Amino acid sequence: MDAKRRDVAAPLLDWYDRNRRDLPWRAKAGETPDPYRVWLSEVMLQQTTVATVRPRFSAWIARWPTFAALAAADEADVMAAWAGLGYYARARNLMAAARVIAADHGGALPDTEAALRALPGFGDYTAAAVAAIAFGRRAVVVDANVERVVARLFAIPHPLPGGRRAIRAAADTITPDRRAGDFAQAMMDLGSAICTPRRPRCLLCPIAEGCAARALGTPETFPVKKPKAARPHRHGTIFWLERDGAVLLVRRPDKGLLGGMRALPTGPWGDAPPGLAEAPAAADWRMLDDGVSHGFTHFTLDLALAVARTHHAVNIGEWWPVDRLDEAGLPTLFAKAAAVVRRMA
DNA sequence: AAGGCGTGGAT
DNA sequence: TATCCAAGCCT
Repeated sequence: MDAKRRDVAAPLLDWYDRNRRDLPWRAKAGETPDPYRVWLSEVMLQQTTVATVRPRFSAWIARWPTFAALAAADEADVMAAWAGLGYYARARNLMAAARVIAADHGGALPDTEAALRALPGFGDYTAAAVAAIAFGRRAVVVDANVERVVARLFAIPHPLPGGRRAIRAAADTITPDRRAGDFAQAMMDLGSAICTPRRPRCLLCPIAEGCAARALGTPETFPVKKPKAARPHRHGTIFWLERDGAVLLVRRPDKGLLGGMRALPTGPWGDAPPGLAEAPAAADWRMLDDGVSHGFTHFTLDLALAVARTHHAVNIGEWWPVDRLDEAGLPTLFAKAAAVVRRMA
């Protein structure tokens, strides 16, 4: 028994009208959405929780309230403002898109899914979500919530990520022509509050009646996923070089891990035990007893801390006042390291 | 097309 | 403590 369009969209939208979350980027019922806010929220929310995004979104809007303000912003300020949110390519793409919008689109987002998809940082999901939520276009919006809800509704057996095609095709069959933006947000609210990964609250679900996985009695086993490889450990050294109350910071290369972000200098990362290779200057380095461990998506990094003082000039980076380090916009890994150094010094 | 790319909260 | 997971994108 398939979940047909009329069986899903109507009760889900009724449920949404009664239970929708009040979120800072979400237009209230009857209000016109602000495309800039919709776009910014969608980018911030990529692989990032609502609880994390909520305060960061409000601070961002207060600082850069429009497309024009963001397009004119200093890139280093934008990167620093993104510090701690992770996946820093999002901030670089945000800037790139803001400039394309200013230069080629008259300062406003294009209002079709295809045109949005061509902008930096717009993949299938974000193009569909912005087209539907900001512009009312019918679009098939598939994020991890929708994948889970749809995989359960239809009891789709294909494991992810290969099963995405089947899931998208099924999602297409239940997406309504009208209120596609509300439908997308309803699916996400449902996935967040009811159709949760571990223990779905099927008794509260407005579309449980047509759910094939519930009929099987095993909704929590969907979506099926391929097992993930174990995360390896890598080792390295962070260098804390201090001069006259300032610490040496560098800017990481634009591509790769923590790309474009301010950082403490580091040595090479690998299987080797930590050492002083690639220290930023010759100095009387001292290894601290405590280090920093930081988990990334695909590996765990265990870093030793080497500290030294100098009176000499250094031909890389910038000297940053230690008592204003929280303004430097350091990624969390380096903020952790700074906390350890200052605790042990 | 499979893997690189952050972080913090829940369990 | 370890693992999973999140409103994914890019190459």
